[in-house]
Amino acid sequence: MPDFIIDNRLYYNPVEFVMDKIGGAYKMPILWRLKDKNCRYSELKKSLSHISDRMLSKSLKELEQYAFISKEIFAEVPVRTEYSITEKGQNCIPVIESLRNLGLEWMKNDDS
Amino acid sequence: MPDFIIDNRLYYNPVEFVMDKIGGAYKMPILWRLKDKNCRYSELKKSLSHISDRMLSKSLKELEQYAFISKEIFAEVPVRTEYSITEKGQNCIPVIESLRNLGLEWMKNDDS
DNA sequence: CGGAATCCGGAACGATACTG
DNA sequence: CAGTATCGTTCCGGATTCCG
Repeated sequence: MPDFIIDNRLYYNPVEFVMDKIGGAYKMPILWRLKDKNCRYSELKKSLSHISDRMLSKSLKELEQYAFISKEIFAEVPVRTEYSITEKGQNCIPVIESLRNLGLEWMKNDDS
Repeated sequence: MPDFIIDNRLYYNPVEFVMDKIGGAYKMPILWRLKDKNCRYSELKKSLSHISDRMLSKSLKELEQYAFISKEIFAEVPVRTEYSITEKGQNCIPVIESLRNLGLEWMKNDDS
């Protein structure tokens, strides 16, 4: 298994690469929220009720940086911002769904 | 999206639960190595060339704790230990493969 | 409203040395 | 061979504050 250098960072395998991009506690849940509906910052914040502003802000920025989501600002008063999922983000949904199902299965069996 | 309390730990969604069990930089790669071949500690160590003993040992122990892998000790001289994947672990393989493919795709397009 | 910047503690992690 | 113990560092993530 070869190593990869992407964006000046070293990865040892493709899974690690994916994890770096959409891993962690929040990114996949955010993508999941956006999969069929654009959301405003405050909607996401409410939906992921436990998340801090710092982490939501940080996660959104990183997801946007790598084009998993995009952000549109409407010059209204007050300003409105909407986040939407991109095609690249949509490509992650099946995997996230599989992960979800796996988790639901484990939880059901309570053999954690 | 409800919360879950499992094993005295709070999870906010199924994905987070899965990530807690097989997330991180090493666990999925380890499962991937074991998917079609039992391995000894030193084989895994060599295969994941960069991993430290500490992390390999820790990851293996946690994977075993939650029954993703099992460990068999052969009372030979010198002692031989073999790790193998369980059915629960095998159930993760399709998801890991999807993650891998996703990563390979992203890497190919170099749009990281 | 929609964030960004700063500070801070604890958990995660790596390197090294050691052991049955 | 298959790990464990210890130490030092890094970094994740929470709380708080501030800004346009």
